[in-house]
Amino acid sequence: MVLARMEELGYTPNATAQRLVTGRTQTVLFECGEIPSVTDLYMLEAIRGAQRTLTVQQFGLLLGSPNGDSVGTVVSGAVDGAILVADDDTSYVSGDGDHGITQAIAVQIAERGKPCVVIGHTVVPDPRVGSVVLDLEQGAREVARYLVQMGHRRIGFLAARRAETVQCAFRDELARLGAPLDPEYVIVSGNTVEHGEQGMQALLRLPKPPTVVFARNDTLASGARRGARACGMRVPEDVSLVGHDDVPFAGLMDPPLTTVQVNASRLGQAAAEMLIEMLDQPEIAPLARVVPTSLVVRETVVGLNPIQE
Amino acid sequence: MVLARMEELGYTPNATAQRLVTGRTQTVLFECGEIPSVTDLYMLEAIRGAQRTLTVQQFGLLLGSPNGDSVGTVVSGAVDGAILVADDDTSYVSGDGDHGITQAIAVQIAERGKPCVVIGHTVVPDPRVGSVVLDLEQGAREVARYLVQMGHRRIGFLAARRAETVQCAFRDELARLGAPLDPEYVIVSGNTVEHGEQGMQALLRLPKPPTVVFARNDTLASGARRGARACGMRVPEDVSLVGHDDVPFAGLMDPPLTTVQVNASRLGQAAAEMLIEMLDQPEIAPLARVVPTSLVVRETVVGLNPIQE
DNA sequence: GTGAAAGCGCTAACAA
DNA sequence: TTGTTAGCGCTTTCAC
Repeated sequence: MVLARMEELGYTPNATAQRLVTGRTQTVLFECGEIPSVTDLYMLEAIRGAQRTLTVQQFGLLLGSPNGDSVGTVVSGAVDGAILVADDDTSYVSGDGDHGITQAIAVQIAERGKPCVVIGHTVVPDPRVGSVVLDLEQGAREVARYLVQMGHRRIGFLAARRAETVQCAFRDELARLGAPLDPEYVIVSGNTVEHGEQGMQALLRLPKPPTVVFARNDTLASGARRGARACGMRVPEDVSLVGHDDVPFAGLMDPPLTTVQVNASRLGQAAAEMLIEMLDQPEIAPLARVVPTSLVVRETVVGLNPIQE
Repeated sequence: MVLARMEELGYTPNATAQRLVTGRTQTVLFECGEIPSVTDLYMLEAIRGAQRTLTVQQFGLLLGSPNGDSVGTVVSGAVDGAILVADDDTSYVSGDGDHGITQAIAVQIAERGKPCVVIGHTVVPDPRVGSVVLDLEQGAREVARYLVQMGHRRIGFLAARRAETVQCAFRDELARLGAPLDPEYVIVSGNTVEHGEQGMQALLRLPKPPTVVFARNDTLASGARRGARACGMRVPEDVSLVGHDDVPFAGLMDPPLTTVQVNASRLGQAAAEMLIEMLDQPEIAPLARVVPTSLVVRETVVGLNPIQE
């Protein structure tokens, strides 16, 4: 009776008071540091992926601020847990110790007894923090196999600093296939269009330029294509090109870019699911989940006549 | 003395309890409905723009879910106020009544005495809700003047449903300049690359095809360029092209797309500033703010010899 | 500077 | 079904 009246009057319980007494905020922090360069927008998809799952489970998503205090936010109980996006993939090669600031933050949160999962390229060593790992090696190796199969032998690589996983796997697979990556064909630079442009030009000016270039991300690839054009070379007729990340504009490029797909939405979704499990069963250590990457063949790679050398 | 100890021990006050007693959550809801098609990613910039301002003012940003209950979230006191992104710009032409669901939600929130600002294309009639308005007319008129000045007279327009503001302003300015838009040159369709492709092809198959096509957004423009190519026409040599929105890939297209810039980040920033003002001074009705749009000339429009007809 | 007490708006447990 | 009570962890006020 009384409750019916409340509804009539448009009563809404106060969420803060509810939270205080239940000890649950039904909110999770999603922290992605600096959102990367504008073209690396797949972060948005990760957010949406997480959001979808969270919404179904009645959770809200608090977007972390680049300058914000993630640990404080979690420890203060403003949220029930956190999803952190690691900002690099150095860990594969650096081997020990420094796995970046994201992991450090994650561990701090875990130490305070709060659930936390990081989306990254390596499993976080601490068993208390959950890991959703993007298997970059898979896509990189697939690219290697594809290029060799298409007859390419002089293969260029446009690397980006702090992103060695792809390069290592690519190099490794190429070696396995008997077509080792020539160090001369590897250009390490930043992440911008301009870097891609210059990198490609440098490669093309070599006495024996590569027949295909694999760029660590689509932004670089986009610059590379421009660089090729500046050298009077067409893609893919004169030089083939492969990108990485499959950002929205990759398929819109002209011709559409062959690239490695990263299913960012699944990354976010998996992280959200894992976090909620951790919330429900705090005692049970979460199992790392890995999300695959795969090659999307479009139109920027041509087959090479094996005779050419 | 005692307080010093607390810090040493790593004490962090409970945010929920703080909120309960202060009546402030220091959090605002950012609701952008369905994030539009992947290429219309400027939403992310708007979020970041808002976020920057909010962070400085010590506010958190709760990201609204497409299926979430915005009104409930605000009314329950889970957040201090809301920023809503309107999902269309029909209101300009529809004139009365239905200004979309976003405005309806905004009014509901305002009625419950909570601050709320909507980012859109029209000022919300209700004085209690703040408005940040994107001045689409400005950019559209600038395009009209530019094209006429470049000697174009046969001008095509690729429209998108639920987005009449640009079209109306464009048409109006063209008429003012004595180069009225021929209805035959206006194609209304959806928002996808495919729509743009087909629209451009339809236009190009006309006995007297337009010499330039203005597409309502860059996705459409991207499709249009593809469509032109399919007809054996080059952009801009055979047909000029103008886009709208200046999404990240617009400048990366080949050749770089001339388009209308929408400073999404300022949209978000202005909204956040306004909301905070409303929070500080609830009694004073907020003044609508308008954010301009402007033409970015790149390389997809060529001047026409006035003799040509 | 420190201590004590009230109360923010709810939920949970128990009593009627 | 309904009423009562005791907190959740803090801030604020007032007293010491």
